[in-house]
Amino acid sequence: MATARIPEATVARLPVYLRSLTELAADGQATTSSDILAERAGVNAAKVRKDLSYLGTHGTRGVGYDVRHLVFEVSRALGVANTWPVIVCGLGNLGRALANHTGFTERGFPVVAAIDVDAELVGTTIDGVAVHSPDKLAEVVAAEGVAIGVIATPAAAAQETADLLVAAGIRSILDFSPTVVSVPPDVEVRAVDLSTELQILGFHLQRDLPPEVNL
Amino acid sequence: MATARIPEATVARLPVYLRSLTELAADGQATTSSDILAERAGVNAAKVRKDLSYLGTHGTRGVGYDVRHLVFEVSRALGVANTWPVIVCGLGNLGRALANHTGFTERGFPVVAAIDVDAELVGTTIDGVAVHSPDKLAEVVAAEGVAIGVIATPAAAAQETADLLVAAGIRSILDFSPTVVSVPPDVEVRAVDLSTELQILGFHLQRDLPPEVNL
DNA sequence: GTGCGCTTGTGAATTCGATCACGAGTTCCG
DNA sequence: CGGAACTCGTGATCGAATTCACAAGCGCAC
Ligand SMILES: NC(=O)c1ccc[n+]([C@@H]2O[C@H](COP(=O)([O-])OP(=O)(O)OC[C@H]3O[C@@H](n4cnc5c(N)ncnc54)[C@H](O)[C@@H]3O)[C@@H](O)[C@H]2O)c1
Ligand SMILES: NC(=O)c1ccc[n+]([C@@H]2O[C@H](COP(=O)([O-])OP(=O)(O)OC[C@H]3O[C@@H](n4cnc5c(N)ncnc54)[C@H](O)[C@@H]3O)[C@@H](O)[C@H]2O)c1
Repeated sequence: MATARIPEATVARLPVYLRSLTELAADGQATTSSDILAERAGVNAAKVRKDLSYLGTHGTRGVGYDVRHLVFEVSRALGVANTWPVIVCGLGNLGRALANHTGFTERGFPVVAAIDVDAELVGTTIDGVAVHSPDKLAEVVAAEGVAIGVIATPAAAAQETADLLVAAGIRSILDFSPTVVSVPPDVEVRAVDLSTELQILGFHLQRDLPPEVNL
Repeated sequence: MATARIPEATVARLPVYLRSLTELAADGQATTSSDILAERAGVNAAKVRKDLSYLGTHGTRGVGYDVRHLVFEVSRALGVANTWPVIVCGLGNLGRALANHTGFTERGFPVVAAIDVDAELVGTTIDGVAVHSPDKLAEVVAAEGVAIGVIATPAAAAQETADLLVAAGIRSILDFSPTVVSVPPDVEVRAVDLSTELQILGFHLQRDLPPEVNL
C-alpha cells in the first residue's frame, strides 16, 4: 500500500494536473487522455503518463483516464483533503495582498493570522485576519494550529522572522524576501524571488538580442 | 570572446550570487571564497565554483575571488547594466503591490505602465504608474519601450492578456495567475504560482507526518 | 627557495529528470 | 471473430545537473 517515492519534479506538476482535471470535470468531461492533459498542463504526454504512473494510478489502455477517479488520486497524493493553516508575517503591500487572497483558502491554505512589528497594525483585523505582535507568534501558532509560515517582511527582518517561525514549531516556510534564510534541515523553505525571476527573463532578453558591443 | 553557453540552472543562481557579492562588497570584503559564497547563497561550494567557471571567471587559487571583479563579471553575464521596462497587467491586490514595489526599479526593472479593464482605474495614476486600457497596450508598449509583461489579472483573463502582450511584441512574461498560458515558442513565460508552492509544502507536510489512515 | 596550507578549476562519476519507443490492453466496427 | 485505431504503462535511452575528488596554482613563513 505504500506509495512509492514520487520524484520532486513530479510533485511540482501535480497541482497543475489537478487544476486541469478540475476544469475538465467542470466541463462535464468523464474521461480524458494524456494528450489532453499534456496540452492543458503545458508539458508533453509521455511526462504526464510517467508522472501519473508514480501515483500507482491506472488509466485504461485504449481509453484514457477517468476524470473523477484521477482527481481523487491526485488529490490524495497531494493530500489536499488536509487543511494547512497559514500565518503571514509582515503585512505590507505584499502581505496584505496575500491575506486578502481568497484562492488560498479554497485550496486548503486559510490565512488564519498575521504578525507585524507595526504598532498601528497590531491588534487590528485586516481582511478578516487578526494581526499580532511577533512576540506572540508561538502562542498564535499553537492556538490556531498554524502549519505554514509566509515571510513577507523586508529582507532585513527575514532571517529573524524565520527563526521565530522555526522556534514556534513551523516546519514549512514560503519566503518572498530577496534573501536566503537558513533554517534547520528538517524545515522546508521555498523561496519565491520575484527579482530573480525578472533577472532571469532579463538574461534571456540580453542573450537573444546580442548585437551590442560590451564595455 | 564568446561566453560559452551557461546552463539554465546556473543562470537561476547568478542573481543570488550577485546579491551575496553586493552584500560582501558593502561589508568591505575585498576577497571571498567559494565556501563563503556557498554559505550565503545556500548551495554547496563545488556548485559555486562550477557555476562561476561558466562565466570564464578566474579566481585565484589559494586566495579566492576578488569581490569587485566578481560583481562585475556576474553583472555582465546577467546583463544588469540593461534596463528592462515592465508593464503590469491587472492592478488588483497583487498588481498594486508590484507596481508599488521599489526593489524592481533598483534592479533595472522599472514598472513604467499598467493596464486594467476597470474603467475607474483607467486614466488614473497609481503609485506613479499610469493606468491604461487594455486596447492601448500595443501603443503603450511601443511608447515606453516595454520589454517585460507581468500578468496579475484574474485567471480567466490571463490567456487573453498574454495574447495581447504577445501581439504587442512582448517576448518575456511573468505570470502570477494560476493557469498555464500558451504562447508562441519565441516567447518566454515564467509562471509564479503561489498556490502550487503551498501545495508542494503541503505535500511534504503530509508525507513527513503519515501516521494517519486514509479513506 | 622550499615547504605547507589554502583554494580554485575541472574531468569523472553519479544522480535525477525528460524523452523515446513500443508492447499490451481496450473498444469498436463490419 | 478479426483487425484497425487508440491509449496506457514502462523499460531503455538520453541529457542535464550535481557532486566528488584531486591536480595545479598561489602566498606566506621561515
Ligand atoms: N511588494 C512587492 O510586490 C514585492 C515584490 C517582490 C518582493 N517583495 C518582497 O516582499 C517583502 C515585503 O514587501 P512589501 O512590499 O510588502 O514591503 P512593505 O515594506 O510594504 O511591508 C513590510 C511589512 O513588514 C512589517 N515588518 C517589518 N519588520 C517586521 C518584523 N520583524 N516582523 C514582522 N513584520 C515586520 C512592516 O511593518 C511592514 O508592514 C520584502 O522583502 C520585499 O522585498 C515584495
Ligand atoms: N492576491 C494574491 O495574493 C494572489 C496570490 C496568488 C495568486 N494571485 C493571482 O494573481 C492574480 C491577481 O490577483 P489579485 O488578488 O490581484 O486579483 P484582483 O481581483 O484583486 O485584481 C485583478 C485585477 O485585474 C483587473 N482585470 C480583470 N480583467 C482584466 C483584463 N482582461 N485585463 C486587464 N486587467 C484585468 C481587474 O480589474 C482587477 O483590478 C489572480 O490570477 C490571482 O489568482 C493573487
